This record gives sequence, structure tokens and C-alpha cells, in this order.
Amino acid sequence: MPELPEVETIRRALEPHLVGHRICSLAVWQPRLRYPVPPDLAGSVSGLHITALARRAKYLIFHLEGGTWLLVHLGMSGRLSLVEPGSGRTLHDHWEIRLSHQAVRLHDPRRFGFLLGGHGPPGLHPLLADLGPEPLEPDFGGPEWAQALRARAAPVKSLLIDGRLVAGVGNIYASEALFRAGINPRRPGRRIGTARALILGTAIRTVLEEALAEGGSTLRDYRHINGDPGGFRVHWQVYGRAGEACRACGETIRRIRIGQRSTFFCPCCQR
DNA sequence: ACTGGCTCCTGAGGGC
DNA sequence: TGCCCTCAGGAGCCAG
Repeated sequence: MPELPEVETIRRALEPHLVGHRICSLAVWQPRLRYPVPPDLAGSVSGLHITALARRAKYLIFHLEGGTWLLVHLGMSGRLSLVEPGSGRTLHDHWEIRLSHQAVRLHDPRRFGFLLGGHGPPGLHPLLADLGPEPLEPDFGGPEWAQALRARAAPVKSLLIDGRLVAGVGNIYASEALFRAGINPRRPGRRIGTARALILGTAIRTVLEEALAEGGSTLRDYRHINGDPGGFRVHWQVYGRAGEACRACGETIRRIRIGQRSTFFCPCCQR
């Protein structure tokens, strides 16, 4: 599953191949995704230059000339790869953006990903409009953020993956950040003191930065844009370790459900 | 305004 | 060996 560090890794890898190049065409073979690929999208982007490749939360934004943009999400199982335009397709290949000598192709078996387009400031799009601050920004997690966290009653784990308090934190990093901050995932936001909220902000940024530094090759389905599975493996402290010993205190890591999502924590280290 | 539950989808993995 | 069931996950949507 591509999470924020994986999406950022993909963005950085694609950027030099795409920016400054012209889209020759957009080929769509299987438009059925979370949102169907708009039928008129191919016509509206053909011939335009890619001026920038940006990321917001787990969304990739292809900025095109004249204020047009493409919004890409990889969902659960989406993979982007650089291929020869029109080269052999496999099951679950959905579309490719063709430049003169290569193409970016989406492969997505579970079809939670999507490709949409628009014009003007992409941040005004409903999918992006309510997103919270970027956790990798240097000013993330200050007193204002702590206050926003403390204004909510939901379990802190739910708040972290909600997207409005912090953008792009998924299920895995939420558990890991809470372990680092020593906070029980079920604790209501409003019952976290300001000092601990600030620690949590730092923990979120730190865990994401470390994953990014490893090239983001942390998860089962993840592939680099050339198809390599990646050689690294992040050393998770709690995620997926139910029944195993906490590396800090030896207590057994537990798995619970919060908001229909698996959540892992150490009942001794996290209060 | 918040919160929590449900939903989309396919493949992997466990149990029998 | 093979079938069936459960689970995994992002994030929109909706009901309470």
C-alpha cells in the first residue's frame, strides 16, 4: 500500500522523467476505478506540457500548462510505472499517460485508485479542500495543531487517519506514531495534554521522515516505478506485531479495532 | 459539528 | 489439492 512516504518517493522518481515533457496522449483501457476516468479527459490533456509534479497528502498532482491538472490517487494497490508507450499490458492495467518516448502507467487490481482532471487551483477540488496540514512541512505540529487535536473527542487513532487534522497519515503510520509518542490509540483527543500533543506531532513527522529516507519501500504491494520491489524493510515497532514482544518493554503487543481498522499498540508503553 | 459505521474491490492467507 | 471464509486498506458518504 502506498502511503505518504511511498507516494513522495514515487513523485521524486517520476519528476525528472515528466516535468517539461509534453503529453502526446492519454490511453484508457479500463476506466472503472473508484471514480471512473472521465471520458473527455484524454481530449483535454493531449498536447499539453507537464509543468510540475506535486503531492498533497497521498494525492499526486500533475500540473499542466494553462492551469490544467491531473489528480492521481493510488488507493490500496495502485502502482505507477514508467513503460514504453503501448507495450504489453496485463490484467488490471487501467491507463497510461504517453509522452514521446515513455509513458506512466497505472496498474491497480483493487481499483481504489483514480485519475481525475480539472482546471484552476487544484486545492479547491472537494477531495483536497478539507485536507489538514502536511506533516513533512517544517512548521507542522505546533501549538495550534495541538489545540486542534485537543478540540476533538474521537479516539486519537481515528483523528490521525481522518485527514483533516493531518494530511496523508494512514493506518500503519498512525499506529507507529502513537507508539513513539506513548499515547494509547483509544485515548480521546481532548484527553491528551498539550505537551503530549506536541510530542505526537513530532512523532508523526519523525516516523514519516524515516520511512521516506528509506525510500518508502516499506509495504507489501509497493513497487518502485521501474517495478523493483525495493530492498528495504522498515522496522515496525507495533504494526503487524500482535502477540510479539514490545521492543521497548517486553510486554505483548495487542491488536484492537478502532473505527473498523486494525490498530496495534503496547498496553504498557502507551497510556 | 462530530462521530462512527458502511461501502467500494480483489487477492492473500488460513482452516478444513 | 481445493474451496470458502475473512481480512486488508483509503477515504467518501451517510445516519444518528
